[in-house]
Amino acid sequence: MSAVQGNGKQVGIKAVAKLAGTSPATVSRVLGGNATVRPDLVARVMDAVKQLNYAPNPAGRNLRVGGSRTVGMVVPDIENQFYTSVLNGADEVLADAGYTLILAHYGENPERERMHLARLRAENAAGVIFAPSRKLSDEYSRMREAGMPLVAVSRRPHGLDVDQVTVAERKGTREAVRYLLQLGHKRVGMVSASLDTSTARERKAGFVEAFSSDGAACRPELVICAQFHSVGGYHTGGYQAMQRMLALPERPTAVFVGSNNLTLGALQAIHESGIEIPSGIAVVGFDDMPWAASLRPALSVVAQPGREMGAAAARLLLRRIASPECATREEVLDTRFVVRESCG
Amino acid sequence: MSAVQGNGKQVGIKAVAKLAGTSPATVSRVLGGNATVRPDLVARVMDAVKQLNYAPNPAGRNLRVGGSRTVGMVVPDIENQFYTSVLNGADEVLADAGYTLILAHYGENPERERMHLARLRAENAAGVIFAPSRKLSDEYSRMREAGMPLVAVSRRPHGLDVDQVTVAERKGTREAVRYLLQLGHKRVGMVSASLDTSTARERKAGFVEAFSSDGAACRPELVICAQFHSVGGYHTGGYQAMQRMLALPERPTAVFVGSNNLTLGALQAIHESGIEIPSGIAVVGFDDMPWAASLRPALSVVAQPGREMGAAAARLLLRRIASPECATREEVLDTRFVVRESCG
DNA sequence: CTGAAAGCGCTAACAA
DNA sequence: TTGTTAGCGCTTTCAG
Repeated sequence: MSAVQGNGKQVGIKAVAKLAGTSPATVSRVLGGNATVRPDLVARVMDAVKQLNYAPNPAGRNLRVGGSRTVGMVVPDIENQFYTSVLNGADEVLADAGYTLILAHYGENPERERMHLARLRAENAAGVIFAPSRKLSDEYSRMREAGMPLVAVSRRPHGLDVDQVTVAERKGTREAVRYLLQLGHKRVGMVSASLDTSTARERKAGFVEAFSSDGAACRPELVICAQFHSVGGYHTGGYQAMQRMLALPERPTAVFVGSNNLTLGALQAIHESGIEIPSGIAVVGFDDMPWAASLRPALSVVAQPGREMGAAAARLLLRRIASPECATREEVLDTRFVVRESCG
Repeated sequence: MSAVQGNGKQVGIKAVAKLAGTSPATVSRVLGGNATVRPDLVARVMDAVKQLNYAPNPAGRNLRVGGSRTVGMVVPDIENQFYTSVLNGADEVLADAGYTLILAHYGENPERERMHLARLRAENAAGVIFAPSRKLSDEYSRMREAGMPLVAVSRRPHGLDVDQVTVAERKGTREAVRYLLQLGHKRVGMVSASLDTSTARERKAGFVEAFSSDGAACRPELVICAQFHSVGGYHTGGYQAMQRMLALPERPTAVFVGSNNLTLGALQAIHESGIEIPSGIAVVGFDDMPWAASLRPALSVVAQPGREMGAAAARLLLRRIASPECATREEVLDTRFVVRESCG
């Protein structure tokens, strides 16, 4: 299939060597770049390479050196723009470093995640960047023990000592909720993702903390967790959770929606109820999706730097590939509170 | 790295064979599944596999059989939800068939696209699904000649005879624009992506055709092409194009936005102008993004079945991998016109 | 600085 | 049905 001449035979390193009048070893040295070869030989080899349009077959190399130049990117939901921008950020720095990204998309399905991990391990991936599913697969610790470079992104893997890049979500949501409180809201609620990810827990913690410094009390019944639905996914979850929130005897005058994939559903529920935003209910969301500014009223959000998170994760991974034994590091990026119209 | 025992040595097929008291060849046969092996031997092998937590190293296999079980997915923009759902659809069927997806995201940058293609060729990818950049790279024809299974998705690759899955965009936009015309609009405009992709051209053609059956004339000055901006990307492009549209001496009373990544920017321009939708200007967009229903007014769109397109592309690819010589096929899926509030 | 040769893990041809 | 053997393309000793 690859690097085929007219006659259909693979052009391999031997063909190049023959054309250049040298040995495969020398060709390898030239292409590897980290050995000293006589300049004229280098030139001859390069010529031959170009002439034959030769590209080394990674399978050969991988087999020989026992490692590959691919990194796995394990994401729960590829249709979520947040992960997509993380992916983009990581791809940029990894591609520049000569690595290929393998997409391991598991759709919040732990089975599938496990399958992907097993494959990445078998494939001898150079490393893995991952946002783990709700229940941490023990594949991860097995990979760690086997020495595979791992870096967690966004979701913190409970009990696993690996490099991570996260975001100061607790602080971010605390600030946003405080802002709501300072606006004079007495009853502010939260629509949360289910609390089995670190992100959801952190955001909830931030929500609770926001009240401590203030006179207002945090009422536990005002945080409602959305369920993931097999049909309709998170959208339906956000929708139903918000419906429940609005049906409360004394409904809140402000609500914090703790996950981007709950937001649209939650907003739909509000719209259908006929309650106005922000006069009837103020809303703050999480993640500055491209459409947030185009909603009416425009949505205030706690923004996460997705691209930067991906890039940081990639750099952390590269660092670990280079020096597998260094101490693990956690990088915590800041959120940004973007005030628009939806919180009044 | 992979499949490592406590002692740190790779567990390979030989180790399994030894533990099972048989030969590597038999292990291979058992795992391959397409050979007859004595049942008790099968059992012993399976036991050993499980015991050692063995997973075959694809590099060895790839080298031996001269092909891999990876397929490249070449997309212009991973942060565009349309491609993301295509990806998702393809991933589902490919993963089930035992293939790994390699992400080749080129960010509308032909250089990067070329780089990815070269790598996929070198890696001996089993096949490639692609939405090509505006100017078709000749890498594609080279790959085709080399016999690599290729299937184009969404964007039609000009002059390249490969399997494709596209959408009846011309018909779809024609119907949508006719709907606008039947509503009594006399001046309807179009904000189009630049005409160097087949998709943009088809949509424009559909736009023009819509007028033919009607008394109304299509005024060429009413279709405005957006530019891609290095900062702000398509968003800025859509914004500026719509600004120009609204600044026209006699501005249209309805507008068709021909690409999802232009929509948000275009809407922003309308909002800033203070013109009301749909009373001041009716709007129809392309692609039913998750947020379309949450805008106010809710956006009417011509919806493409992204997931299905990806799945269809994957099936076409699988078919070609199985029988490389069969005649190329084009699969054309239907769009669906989703009428919401933005067109009155 | 260069070439010959071995071998990475796997499968397919061949022999038993 | 099973085992033995060769070799995929590459890199890396090891001699020269």
